[in-house]
Amino acid sequence: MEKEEYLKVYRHSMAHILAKAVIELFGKENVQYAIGPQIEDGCYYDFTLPRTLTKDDFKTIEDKMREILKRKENWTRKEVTKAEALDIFKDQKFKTELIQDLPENETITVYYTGDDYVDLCRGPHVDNSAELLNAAYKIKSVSGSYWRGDETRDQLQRIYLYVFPSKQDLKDHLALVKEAMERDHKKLGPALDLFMFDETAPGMPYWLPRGWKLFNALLDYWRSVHEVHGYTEISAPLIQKKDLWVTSGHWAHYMDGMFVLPGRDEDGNYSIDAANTYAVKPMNCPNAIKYYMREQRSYKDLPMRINTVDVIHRKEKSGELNGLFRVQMFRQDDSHNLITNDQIESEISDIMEIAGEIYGTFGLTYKAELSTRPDDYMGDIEVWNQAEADLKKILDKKYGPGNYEINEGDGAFYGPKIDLKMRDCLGREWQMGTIQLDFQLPLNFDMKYVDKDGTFKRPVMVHRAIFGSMERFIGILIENFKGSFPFWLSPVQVGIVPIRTEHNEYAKKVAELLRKNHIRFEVDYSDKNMKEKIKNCKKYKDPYTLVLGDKEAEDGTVSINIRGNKQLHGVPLAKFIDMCNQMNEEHSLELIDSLD
RNA sequence: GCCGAUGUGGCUCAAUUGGCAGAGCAGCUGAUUUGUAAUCAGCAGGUUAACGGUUCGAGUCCGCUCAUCGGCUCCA
Repeated sequence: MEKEEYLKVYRHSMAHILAKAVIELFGKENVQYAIGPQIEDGCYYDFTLPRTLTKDDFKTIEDKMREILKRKENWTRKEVTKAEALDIFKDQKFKTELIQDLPENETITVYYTGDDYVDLCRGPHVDNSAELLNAAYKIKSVSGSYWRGDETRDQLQRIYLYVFPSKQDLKDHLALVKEAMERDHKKLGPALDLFMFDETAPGMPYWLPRGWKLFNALLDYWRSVHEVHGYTEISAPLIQKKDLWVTSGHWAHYMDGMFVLPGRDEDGNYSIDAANTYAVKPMNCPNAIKYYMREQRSYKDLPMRINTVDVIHRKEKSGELNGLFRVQMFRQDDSHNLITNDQIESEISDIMEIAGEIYGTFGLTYKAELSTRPDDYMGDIEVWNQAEADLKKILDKKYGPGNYEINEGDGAFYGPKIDLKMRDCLGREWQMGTIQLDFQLPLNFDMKYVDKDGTFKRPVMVHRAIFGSMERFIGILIENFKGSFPFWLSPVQVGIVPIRTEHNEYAKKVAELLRKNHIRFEVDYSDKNMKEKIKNCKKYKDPYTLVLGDKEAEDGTVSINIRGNKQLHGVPLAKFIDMCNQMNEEHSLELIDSLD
């Protein structure tokens, strides 16, 4: 068996041991056990229990599992009919529901661990618990979950378990998790003075001077790439009257996600039914549409690519906010591209190319997912089919057939989409880019263009974002680089430390030169001792710290402390400027750390 | 919204069974003028997240609200 496959069996089997332990501790009649799959670092199992589990229970459960493993019980697989299965699990409501949903004639397999624990399961599993004796496991956490992921159904207690083949593997993994925590953008961001939150504006980040420099560096780069690909950019109102949201369909479908500013009715009372009710925009699309419709458009104008990076607000349910990853105020690097039906393939290809170029600059790996037509789709099925075929063709070509995920029926009602995702430091997956075809909004707003034959045609709209949300993307970057950003992205690229105040004059000369070359710097002219000043630059993870004293002033050179402790001495000023300019131009990932 | 946890100066953490809110770092002031990650001294900084309750007395116990974190659901 492949090692990877075996690990799955191993982990899945441990989920059964976990369930067996919980059942023995609480008594079979007091436990409803739901499902327990293996996951990336172990497994989990969902239960309803007579009481809430606490951290104090972890050891008891772990010990019970050890005890069960030591019994070296046989695992037996048994094929049963649906009726037999229903009988075996007659007191287990979740299992019963699962069995009832199976087709009538399906062969059902159950697994016994010893003769007192049985689980509904396809397997495969180990043959005897003895095989699991070396398993290194540890309860990670307990949390709430919903039966079948449905928030209207039973809330269960989920026990997450780390499972590894050896103690060392578990130890390594725990070390990795600890390492990952140190990358947490929620800790690093405020520590590096990039952003902050205040409880008067939950989920709405303040960008601090350093963070805003990074933000703008990122946006400048993004703009420069898009200029090459024929994009224009607009900025538009942040709040607009209810009428607009009624037309766009947001009032009916997205009301809960919007911050609404109620107008006043005839009696002077605030009411969201009043005509002068406004809503803060959760998306930029209506603005792009208004701009498109400002003039009569021709097929010659298409594709029309309209960038917007305005602030948008989306109201989230409490408990869903998460640092910069999930906020209520953010900016999408949004574009709305208006195209003809037969431009779908070429336009999406071009967008994928932009995405590849931009992600490549950061050395990020990502995963593409295609979401196809849902049951409640709107529009012409022919157009849908063609669009989905086009998207598949592009993805096949770019990643190879089968190298991307397809989420059947997961598309929006207005069109299919491609999502681009990556993982954060704790392995959680986040969506970054999205490319969505939209056949619906052009209809709602009656958008048109004049075709070659002089007749009016309806354009297709592509909503797309590469970073997704600037905020989320920066969160990902902070974790990816652990706060040590590439030179071109660093808030302060060069920290300058004059050794004594008498060297401030030379420092000013150096600073002036950096300023002329648009290199971001900070000079510490204070009379603190140089060690303290250097410490400060290190704290901020500045890529380069220049130390300037008698020697440098005399020779017209700089001494460079390169992030990561390397030093270069006697570097001519002009040479240093060249190094900086080169990294800014090339958007290099690595710092230049030698003079060849 | 749901399950669970957390909340003490800017940061990291103390505060015995309920009994005077404290330290280090950062900050400010002064001295020191230093060649590569902590010079010395002094000062200032807290309605213990908010509100309410129990008590002679609450950071500590109870209730409620808010915020944050780990999940679920939802999402960029």
